[in-house]
Amino acid sequence: MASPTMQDIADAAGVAQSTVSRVLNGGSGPIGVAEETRRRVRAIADELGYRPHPFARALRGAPSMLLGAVVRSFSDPFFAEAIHAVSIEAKRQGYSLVLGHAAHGSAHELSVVLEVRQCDAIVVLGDLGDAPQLLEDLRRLQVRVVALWHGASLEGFPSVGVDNRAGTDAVLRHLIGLGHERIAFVGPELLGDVRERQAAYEEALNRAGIAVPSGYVDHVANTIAGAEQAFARLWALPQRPTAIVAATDLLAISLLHSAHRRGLSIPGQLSIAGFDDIPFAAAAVPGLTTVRMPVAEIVAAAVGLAVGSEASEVGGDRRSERVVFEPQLVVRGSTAAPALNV
Amino acid sequence: MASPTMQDIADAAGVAQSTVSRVLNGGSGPIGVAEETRRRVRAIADELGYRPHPFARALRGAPSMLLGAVVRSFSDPFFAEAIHAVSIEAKRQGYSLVLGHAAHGSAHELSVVLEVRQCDAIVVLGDLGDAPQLLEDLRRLQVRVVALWHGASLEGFPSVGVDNRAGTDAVLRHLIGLGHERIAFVGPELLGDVRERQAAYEEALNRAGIAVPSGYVDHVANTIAGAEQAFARLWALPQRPTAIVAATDLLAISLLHSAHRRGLSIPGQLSIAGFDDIPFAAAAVPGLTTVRMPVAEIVAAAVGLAVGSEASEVGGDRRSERVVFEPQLVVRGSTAAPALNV
DNA sequence: TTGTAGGCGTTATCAG
DNA sequence: CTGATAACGCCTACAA
Repeated sequence: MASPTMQDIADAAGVAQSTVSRVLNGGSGPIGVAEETRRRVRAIADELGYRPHPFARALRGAPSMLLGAVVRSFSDPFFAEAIHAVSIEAKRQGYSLVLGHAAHGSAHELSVVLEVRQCDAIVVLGDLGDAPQLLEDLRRLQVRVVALWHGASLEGFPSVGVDNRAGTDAVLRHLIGLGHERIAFVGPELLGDVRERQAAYEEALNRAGIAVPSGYVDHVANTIAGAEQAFARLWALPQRPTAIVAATDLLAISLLHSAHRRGLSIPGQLSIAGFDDIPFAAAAVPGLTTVRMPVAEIVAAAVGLAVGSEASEVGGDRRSERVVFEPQLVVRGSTAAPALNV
Repeated sequence: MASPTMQDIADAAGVAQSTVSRVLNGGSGPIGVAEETRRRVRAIADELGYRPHPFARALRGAPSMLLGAVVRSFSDPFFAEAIHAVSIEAKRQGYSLVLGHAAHGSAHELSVVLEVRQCDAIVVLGDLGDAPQLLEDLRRLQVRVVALWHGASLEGFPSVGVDNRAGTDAVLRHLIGLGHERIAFVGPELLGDVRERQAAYEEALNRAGIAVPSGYVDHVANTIAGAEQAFARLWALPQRPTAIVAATDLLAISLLHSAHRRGLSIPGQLSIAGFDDIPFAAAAVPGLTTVRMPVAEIVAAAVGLAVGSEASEVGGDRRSERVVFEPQLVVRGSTAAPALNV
């Protein structure tokens, strides 16, 4: 037999199916079932290897124990790591993870990306600002949606993220403290988190009384190829920067490669800093100065917010809730004082 | 109302619920439903935004349209990429992807890793040889299970993978052709795919009449730290290798970093080759010589095998089926003729 | 052409 | 303490 049902157990035990349900569901306390019956049913259930059928339960209104996660893609190792953390945390809470990818930008409908009906809650990783249709679908959903690393710009649902300003600010204080004045910024386009990082970059320079030459802020795809483009443009500038701040480690490491490919010495001729502290950041040569965040904690908070029972009926609109974690500057070998002869 | 049911539509249209079912399910041909009724029902369904309830369908025996995927972890960027491909392919076939992670090795039960009952089929990525309990569970499952990149060693279910021998052989012919004789091998432990790669390495050297000094085959964790360990050991050998073949690009790139950190010039003083062609392989400095495989095709084949209707009832045991794709050597800057003065 | 009825595996509400 | 019974949303004979 495929998978035994309660009815099978009931037949074998000579009781009614509803009794089986009571025994198997009724916790452990003596709740209106004879000890003798209870034992017999339990034994048979074990022997037959009974496992409740999730669909039948869900049909009755029980939670499906499915957590949806929508991510743009895994091209950024940071999100691969993040998904892994989500997977672990979901399992810890008894949920299975349903993965949807929102690559190809554009106006994909949510249904194309993820069969939502089955999920109790949904976590959105990264900025999906370029998929308005998807966000719209998400918004009219009755399930709980939590945004992760989506910047502050996303209205409509609670979000968990990192203090982008503080992180970027730490990087810039570090670089300015080293004596840099010609500091460029490279980031992906349009992403919420990145916007905040860029704003912090500009403010930090302002505060230090440093002007930002034209061409010093470059937007590219968050890919290796994007970084190469940006590097080429920056290096063609009349006044080359002495330091580059990248909005992601993927870009930062790729910039490092671009520099190496041109025979530059890092940090001798150019300082580079990133954001995320992906595993490769520490392994790069030289090690990448970057901003680390408590990924596991951030993910745990988001998943908790999504599936947690806590505030679910406390009433009150949680849609505007926003949890922000503090990041930490990690200084490695890719940043140093600028060369004197520039 | 949360989500309209067929009954809601039926009420609104003044017909029976079964009629609604017929209209909505009965394809588009005129199959025993009056055109007039059909239009009316369709209109109301659209207006109410009807979407079928997957659980109810699944309860009746319909496929759940859920594809399970079990992966050890995302620490290897190659598998992150692979999962992305699986996600795309699953969606293409109308399936949602349920992700399970099998990290922490050991004897995890499948139920801990993935709620299987809900899945129509399961794809296992990479070698899970160190999770015997999980494989055992998988084996007694009634759902179709397909192994991906699991080497040839896995008995019990069909598998899709790459010709590891051919790939490794190409690497070794390349290196030997360049004049290398002191070629070391670094790979993760115990993994099926890797075992084949190692065997091919040994055979290729044998064939060329080259002896493998003790210490030239090193097993480490498939991580950045593992590579550093291996490099340190290899570099402490009395006879240092002039080339290192890594079983994965993650290891290869990390070895490259380890070498750089020691001030070695690549490929001047040491050639390094990998396997997988992850995105960073092309971007590394120098670019990594490696083995590329048609990931999208491999994944499509596996997903097709898992959910495809094709041979599902053709009878015949597909458990031993094995699909193998041919990989391709990609020569980049990390390999060259060995230095003369070694 | 359409409506009625039964059942998929559970849970919950009744009676007994 | 336990056994019928009615949903949950959908599909499919079978009947009208």
